[in-house]
Amino acid sequence: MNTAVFPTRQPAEARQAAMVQAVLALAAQQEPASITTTDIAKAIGLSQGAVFRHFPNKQAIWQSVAEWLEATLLPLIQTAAQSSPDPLANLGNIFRAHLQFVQENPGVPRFIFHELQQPADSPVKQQVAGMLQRYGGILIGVLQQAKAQAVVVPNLDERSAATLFIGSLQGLVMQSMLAGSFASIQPVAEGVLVLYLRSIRKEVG
Amino acid sequence: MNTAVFPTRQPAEARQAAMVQAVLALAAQQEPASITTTDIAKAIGLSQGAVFRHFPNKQAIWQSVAEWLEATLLPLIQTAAQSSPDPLANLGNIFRAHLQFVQENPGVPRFIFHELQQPADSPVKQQVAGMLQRYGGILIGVLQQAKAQAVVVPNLDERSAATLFIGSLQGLVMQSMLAGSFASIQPVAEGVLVLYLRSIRKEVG
DNA sequence: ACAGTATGTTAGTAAGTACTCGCTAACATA
DNA sequence: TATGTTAGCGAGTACTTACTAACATACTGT
Repeated sequence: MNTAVFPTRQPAEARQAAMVQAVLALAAQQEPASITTTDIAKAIGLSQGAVFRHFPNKQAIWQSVAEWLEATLLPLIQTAAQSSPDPLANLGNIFRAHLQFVQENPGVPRFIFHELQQPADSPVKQQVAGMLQRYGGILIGVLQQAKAQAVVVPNLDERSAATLFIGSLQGLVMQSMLAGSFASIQPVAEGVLVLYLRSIRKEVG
Repeated sequence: MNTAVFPTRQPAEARQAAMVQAVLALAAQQEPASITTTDIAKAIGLSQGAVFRHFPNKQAIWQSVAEWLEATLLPLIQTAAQSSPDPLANLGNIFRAHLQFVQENPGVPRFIFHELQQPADSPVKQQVAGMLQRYGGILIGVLQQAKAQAVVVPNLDERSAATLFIGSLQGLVMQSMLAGSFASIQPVAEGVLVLYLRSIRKEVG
């Protein structure tokens, strides 16, 4: 995680970005709740005190992580959602894009769950909740498109379908947590996608 | 959570059980990682030091919670899995039984996720992982039964179907975390179940 | 050349953390 | 009644946490 061999002085922006990535890297290996400012400092090769040169407090770091997440994930999903004229194919593309993103950033699901667990409506939780809301909105949009093209059952409940979609991804994440790695779930993932599409698709003649 | 109005002396077993319930109750309101022995002591009306009269250390408390969970959830699922001769109906019954259990014990999903997040193979994580393994086994059994009765698609991948089943429940749990309560997701839950069954069911006529 | 500022270190603080210890009172039983 | 056990309290222990203050040094604009 060390961005430089020599501990050169770096601008605040670079340090902030490095810390955000460090948090995600650490979250891949341990509970987000147990990540300390000392851990973060060590990960980027700085003293613990220096952390507070670039963030006013710890919560601001988490806020930054949430912002990075929203700015990275949503465009990815949005692009996949419009990647073809076929809505069902687009759902598959979102599914695969999401899985790949999570595979490359294993700390992300833990971070999200960590925040949602918080009972208080902290700004960070609100940010994450808002992102998931928008994620669901994208899904519902694609599902409505599918309904308009009559490729799904005409009485489809989009909200339930969106919940099942996100749940199917979560089930895979959980599976990988049990297995300890993402490597072994690839075939299961494809199987789950097939089942999901079958659950909403209109039977063809 | 207080089992007695007057802080009477109670046998160790009763205190242990009370602490397990206290942990689950606290987990419904805060992150499991942030539950302290002081919190637990307060919840059952004891001094913090007294906690260690009944448990050798904190991990032993979590271990007890995991054991309670396994001993409570699995029989519930097992019963639902055999509740009728119709495998598909039984899947629905498992689904509803699980949801009701989670609704009555909102701390449970948080506890499970908290343990799975742990990278080290602590005894507690192994216990939880084992329970989920057995849960999946029960599901796969019902799915195989359904296949034998030819009420699902003949080439169904049971492992994917079990993953999607658990995922569908997780999606609902996540939805309720976003909403802040379980109350509002009842209709969505039924919709999700309908979709799930559609994903595996063989088309009739 | 040099003042000002941004970035860094080291060494603190107060508030928590799990866990222990000496002691006491309730209970069981010989 | 004497003796041993169990369950409790309250005040400690050593350690960790987020955050701060005092001081040092590289970079920048004039």
